[in-house]
Amino acid sequence: MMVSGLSTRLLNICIASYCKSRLLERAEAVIIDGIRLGVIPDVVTYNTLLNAYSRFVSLDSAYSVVHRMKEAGISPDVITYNSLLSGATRNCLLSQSLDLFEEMLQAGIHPNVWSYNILMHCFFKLGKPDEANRVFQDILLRNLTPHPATFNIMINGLCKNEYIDNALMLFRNLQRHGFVPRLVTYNILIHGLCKARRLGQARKMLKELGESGYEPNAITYTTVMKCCFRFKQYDEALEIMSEMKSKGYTFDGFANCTVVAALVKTGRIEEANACMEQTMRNGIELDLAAYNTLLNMYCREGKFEAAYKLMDEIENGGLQCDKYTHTIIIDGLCKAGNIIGAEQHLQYMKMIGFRENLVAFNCMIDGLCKAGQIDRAMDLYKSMETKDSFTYTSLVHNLCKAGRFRCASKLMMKCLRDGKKILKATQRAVLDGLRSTGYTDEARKLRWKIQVARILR
DNA sequence: CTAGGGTTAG
Repeated sequence: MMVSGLSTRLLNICIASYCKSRLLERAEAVIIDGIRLGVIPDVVTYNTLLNAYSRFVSLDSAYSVVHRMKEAGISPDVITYNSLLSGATRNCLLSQSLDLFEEMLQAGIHPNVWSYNILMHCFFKLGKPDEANRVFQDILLRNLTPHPATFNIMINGLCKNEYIDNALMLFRNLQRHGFVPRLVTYNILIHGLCKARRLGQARKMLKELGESGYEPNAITYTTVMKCCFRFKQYDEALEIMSEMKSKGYTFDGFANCTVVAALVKTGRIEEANACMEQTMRNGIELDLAAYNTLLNMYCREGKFEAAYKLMDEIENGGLQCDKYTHTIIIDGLCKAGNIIGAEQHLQYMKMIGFRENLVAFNCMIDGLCKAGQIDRAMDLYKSMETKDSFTYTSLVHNLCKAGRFRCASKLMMKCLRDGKKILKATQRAVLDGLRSTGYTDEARKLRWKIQVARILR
């Protein structure tokens, strides 16, 4: 008996090692060999395997491990459920996460702090900070010892749901109670402050990070750099990039993406090219986001042959083009004046299952408008299930440019009813247009609606 | 096991 127990432990160490290196076939082979030699896999074996499948393969494959373990007569435990929960939450299958949590309770398994952590994260992702907060209070009430990550998840969730002030309040409160922030915590807050356009406070937080004895890492640098680009401080951003490199963070794909994308967006293609080449020379493996950045660069250069070739390369390399990929192509074709090509790609995109790609539809609408086909743009608009302020702004602005102010006005009222913001410049274009063409009553009515919408917001 | 990157209107 002793021998068998020991062998299972050895088996688990072996499985863990293979799983860590993503060698799942090897792990499976070891299990089969073990069973042949009389070594019985236990709950730890299956949990290790399940976790690896969930992270590296798919959630479905993780579920099939659960099935296998049940067949082997082993009951799932809290760790099994936590792995599934985190997999579902990571893949944004949030209602599934909630079901799993319920199922765990039904099965009589007591959730631990990690279960609650993941549940909180799930509620934040669902845009339900109140529910997340309830879970947080639950952890404290049940006298479960919160993990430092519990606090970070709270702070991050509050930031992402635009409760930056509450996040800061929680942060300060926790500090008074002896919570020692980690680098992650500072990065979360700096990101939140940057996103809320509160640069002064972001700078202070960066200083505090240093005073706490931490060195900024690649994530800190990327966050601050993106913020500089957003506020058009290009030189400062590039300086941060070189500082980051001088600190030894030379091989960071995220940072390179940020820089290249910003350079492309501002038309500095030469520099973007150089940066991209440097990235590849450094041996950074391109992932889908990096490929999309490169693709956008090709489109802006008008190199559509290269762009199509790159799409094939992506798929041949085992990655799947996503909604970003298709949007970039459609927008690129529109901006290059190839409306027919863009429409073809839009059809293709719909055919392969991207029916809800709002941004791609917006690009097509804008492209059609700019090519003088506003009525076709309106048809496309009518066929869309969801619209946002980009949709309305494009249409309204281009209707004004075509002198169709009353149509623009009607659409803008719809936009306001829909609760979407519209750019000041576009509002003015409609109002001025109505007045100059003699529709002063209509203009007055629209102005009133704009004011009401502003109050109700 | 929580933090950073890639797409659109003016």
